Amino acid sequence: MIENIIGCKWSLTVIDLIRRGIKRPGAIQREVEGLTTKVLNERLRKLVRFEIVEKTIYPENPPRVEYNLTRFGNEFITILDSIEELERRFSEN
Amino acid sequence: MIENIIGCKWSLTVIDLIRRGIKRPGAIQREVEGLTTKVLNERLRKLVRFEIVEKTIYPENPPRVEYNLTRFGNEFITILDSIEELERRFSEN
DNA sequence: CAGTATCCAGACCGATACTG
DNA sequence: CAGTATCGGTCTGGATACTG
Repeated sequence: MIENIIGCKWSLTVIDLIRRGIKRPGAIQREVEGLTTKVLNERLRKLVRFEIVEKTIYPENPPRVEYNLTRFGNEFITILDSIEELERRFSEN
Repeated sequence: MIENIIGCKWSLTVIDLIRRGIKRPGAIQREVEGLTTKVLNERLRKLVRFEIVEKTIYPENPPRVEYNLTRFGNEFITILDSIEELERRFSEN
């Protein structure tokens, strides 16, 4: 099941951006070359469904939305860190 | 890049079986309902390429082949363990 | 037993256009 | 700004048949 998160394009990138404080869809999209709104929203919905991020809607005009890591999401990124660490070690051969 | 491992179907299952001592293609396939030889071999090739497992060929008749975790592979499964742990925690809600 | 080749359905993703 | 709908191309995986 977690492959459903890790396995699809952009997921990890999105999680990483949110963790770094880039929380609004527009901002995220501006950061990621090639990420369309459709795919971004698919990812965000999935991340919400898996309780990795949570969505907050501020009823303003224009609408403002923020995504934040949940507690579970914070545990999740420790795995991402391990993965990055491993990749580093792998590329060093 | 490691998403290429984690992200595709059956990869984690195969790694897990090898780690548990089920090292021969035939045996692996018998364990996994729905895994075809084509896909199994694709996975194994990928795992070898990423140096997670290594292949040993015993020049016998009938041919015998074994796949074993490399040192890197052993580090890799610590991540799998974390993932499983997380999934457990996730399903408990 | 180990491994490859081919064919095909479905998933995934990007482009585009559009709504609130 | 946030989000949905639709259409198509590409890539992945499953079924099957086959070779050494």
